This record gives sequence, C-alpha cells and structure tokens, in this order.
Amino acid sequence: MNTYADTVPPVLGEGRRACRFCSLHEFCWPLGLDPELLRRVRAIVRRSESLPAGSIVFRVGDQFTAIYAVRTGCIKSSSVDAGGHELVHGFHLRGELFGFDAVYPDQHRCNAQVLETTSLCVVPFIEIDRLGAELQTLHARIRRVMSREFTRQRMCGAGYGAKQRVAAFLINIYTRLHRPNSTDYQFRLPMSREDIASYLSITAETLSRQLAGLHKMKLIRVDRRNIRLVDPARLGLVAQGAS
Amino acid sequence: MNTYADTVPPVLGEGRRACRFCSLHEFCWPLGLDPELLRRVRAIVRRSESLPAGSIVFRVGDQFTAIYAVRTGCIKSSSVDAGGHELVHGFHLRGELFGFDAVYPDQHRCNAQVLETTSLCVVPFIEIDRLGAELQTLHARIRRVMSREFTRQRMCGAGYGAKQRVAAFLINIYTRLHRPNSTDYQFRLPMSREDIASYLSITAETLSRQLAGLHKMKLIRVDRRNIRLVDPARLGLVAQGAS
DNA sequence: CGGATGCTTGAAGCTGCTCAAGTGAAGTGG
DNA sequence: CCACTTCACTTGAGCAGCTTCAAGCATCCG
Repeated sequence: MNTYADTVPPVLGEGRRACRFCSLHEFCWPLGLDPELLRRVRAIVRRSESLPAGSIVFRVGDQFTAIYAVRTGCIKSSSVDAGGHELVHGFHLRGELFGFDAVYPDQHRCNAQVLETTSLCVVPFIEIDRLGAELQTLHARIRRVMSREFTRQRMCGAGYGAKQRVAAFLINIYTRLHRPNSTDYQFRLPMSREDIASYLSITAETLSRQLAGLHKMKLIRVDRRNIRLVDPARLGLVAQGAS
Repeated sequence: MNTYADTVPPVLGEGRRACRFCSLHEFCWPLGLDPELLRRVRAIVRRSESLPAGSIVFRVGDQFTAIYAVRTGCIKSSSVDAGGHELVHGFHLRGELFGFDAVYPDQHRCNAQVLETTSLCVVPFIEIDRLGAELQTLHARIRRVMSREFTRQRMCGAGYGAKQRVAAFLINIYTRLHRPNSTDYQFRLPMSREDIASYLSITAETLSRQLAGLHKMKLIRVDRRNIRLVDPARLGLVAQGAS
C-alpha cells in the first residue's frame, strides 16, 4: 500500500454532481464570484481516482500537505495506543473534510484508511497559502468545518451507558449519510463492528448486544451492516439518556 | 451574573509578563514585525479585569464575538444534557485559547465559566476579519491551536479503565500548568472533583477512590486539591494502560 | 458554634468486559 | 456444485469494575 499523496495525479474535469453535498460546496461554487479567481481556485483542487477499501491516505508522522474532502465512500481515522490497540478517532463520510489533525505540528497524528471504495478531493494547503489573501473565503470555511467537527467529537463518546452511545451513534451516522428531507430511514454502515466499538469505547460484544437490544425494543432493524431506524423519535430519546 | 462580552471595557497597557506562556505569544510578539502592523494588532486585543470564580464568560446560544486567551486562572467549558446533567467538555489553563466552539454556527454551543480568579485576553473576531489579509499570521496561528486542541480532546476520554484515565488527566494538567523544564511536581487542581469526574465520564466517587489508589501506590500525593506527582514515570505507564 | 459544601469511604447491585463457543455469509478450490 | 475455510458477527456464562445509595469527615464561612 502506497501513501496516497505520492501517487495521485490531478484528475480534473470529472462530473461534479457529488459536490452538492460537500462541505466545501460554497467554496467551489461561490455563486457570482470573479470568474478568473474561480478558475484558479478550481485548478488547485485535485480529484482522486477510485480508492479501494484498505488504501491508506496518510499515516501517523506523514507530513502535512493537504486537506481532503470525501466525494464518495468512507474514511476511518485512527491511531495505535501504547498497548498496540487501535483507537478509532472518527469516520468521515461523503461531503466531509479530514486531515486537520496535522495543521499544527505539520505532521499527521492519525492514520486515515479507506473503508469503502472511496474517491476524494485533495486541497493542497501550501498552494492555498500561496494564493493567500484571495482565498479568505476558503480559510474561513475551513475554520468553520473544524469548529463543527470539534463539538461533534465530544457528543458521541460522552453519554453514559452503552445503549445511549450506540443510539446516538446510529442517529449521528444517519443524519450525515442522508439528504436533509429524506424519509428513507435505511442505510448501510460503512464500518465494522470493531471500528464502531473502538470509536464508542466499548467492546464489540457489548455493541452487538446493544444493537440486538434496540432491535428487540423495535427501535431499529438490524441485518448485518444494514440498519433501519424504525422509530427515530424514540431512538432519539434513548440517545439522550431515557433508559 | 452578566455575560462577559457586554460588560468588559478594553484595558490596555498592563504588564505583559503572562503573555510569555500564551498560545498567541508568537502572534503578539512577532519579533521583527512591521511596527505599524504590530501597533494595530495590539490595539485589537483587549485585556479583561480580574474575573472572580463563578463568572460566566459566555453561555450556550450566545453570539460568537471573540476568541479568548487565558492569562491567569482557569476556565471550564460545559453543556447540559437532556437529562439536566452537566457535561464538562474541557478545561482551559493559563496561555490557552477557548471559544472556537462558536466559529461555525456563529453561536456558542457550550458555557464557559471561571473556576479560579481569572483574567483573559479577548480577541474580537470581527475586527480580525476586518483587518483581513494583513493578519494571515494570526489566522494561521489560530488554525494551529484549534488543530492541537482537536487531538488533545480525544486523548483523555479514550483510555480503558478509570485508573488509566485519572493518571492521564493528572499528567495532562501537570504538563499544561508547568513551564517546560520545571522539576517541581506539585500543583493545585483548579477544578472540583465533580468537574473532573464529568470530564472523564466517571463518577466523583470512583475518581476519589482512584486518587486514593494512586496515592497508596506511591505514584502521587493527594491533599485536597493539591497534587504532587511522586513518580511521574510510573504514573505515565499507568496512564498508558499498564494495570 | 452551626450549617453548608466538597470530598472520602463503605456495602450492595448492575453494567459491561473477558473468554469461549457457535452461527452464518462470502469466498476458495477441487 | 459442494465441502472447506475464513472472516465478521452473535450469543452465553462468569467475573471484575464502576455506579448507586448512604453515611461519615474535614474545611470553609457565616
């Protein structure tokens, strides 16, 4: 497996439909922006070919070169603790950004791995700094996304009790996976039970039991990685700590 | 209790010794920077009077106006969950920044409260945006601090087991409270047991027992809120999961 | 001094972890 | 096409650790 940043050529001019859901959408489509600037901005962002599951985007210690946006698929970011166990920091779904972890010490402090077949947009940070002042908008946008991630993090690991955390996780993933006004409560988890468990700081066994429990309560329907929220309202109550 | 942003006048020209430890130090003291720019930059940052314990800096829902740096003292950021229980998000010690949580939706999503008598620097975000291009450095600096906070968050709540988390917490606070080359392993916790417990997602009782346990293992010395790391090396091992 | 607050300690119960076996789907090779 | 393997997940039983509830102690402040 090669580190991604080395190998990917810029692939421009593909269909841009996926962009509608991207966190950088307002940036890439700054309606009514100076066309010349827009051209330069678009020239910066590279688009990856399709990355198969298991690919590594970057590893701990890799130098910071870019911020990434997920066009399709799912990325897992994780690190390995002193005992050799993997600690999952988070998952990045369609339209979300990742790679901030290296903004400060200029080196990545987690590994980013492809879970499902994934394609990315790559935003080289150095070139952005070079354009400098003209790209205030992008920087402001990135600040916002960082801020949002910031609060989101704390929400999942937080709640007391395994059931609460699992419920919160399912709702979290659902809202990030679906378009705003969808009434389709089915989705497929891109990640393994182990990964979810690590993320929630519980064991895979406990996770399995809690999923079964929520199933028996008729709040969700579980079939392997396919999930259906049967009663999202009550599931939300559980997520907020109602027994 | 008034919201802080309303009431505080700019207090300039105080002694700037505390600044040496500030996250924004490189920004406020950009050695060899254009004096004119430096003057304008300094004019932006306001310094608060002394805030007594219990003061509220901002509340959930308050509009985003500024980012804050702790000159002396300690700030707790927290929110209240659906069940009415306080959830502590983090603590901010001397030299650290807080208030990022509102960068995105333009409203604060947690409460910030003074734990010890505290004085702050206030960095009004709007004025910074106004100066715009000239302040790239500040924006870059703020990005970095956000990034660092980002990873730091995940570290404490992470480890398995209460003892591990408590040990990690003590080391964390110690390193943030002391100057780099200090050999003085004593410090005073600015926050209550309840707050620490909430932050670590354990109960205050468990925390108390774990502190007593670490004391009996002769790794630390506990006297009310005064802590002394007797064997920092072994404490570090515990923090990393060595039973 | 008396009350309040914040912290510690004790005993009982439950949640979640560990270890171990079992299931079922997908892929492999004959 | 069917045994065989593998991998991911589920399920069960016993145990440890954390929580809960309750009482006991210091320290601070009037």
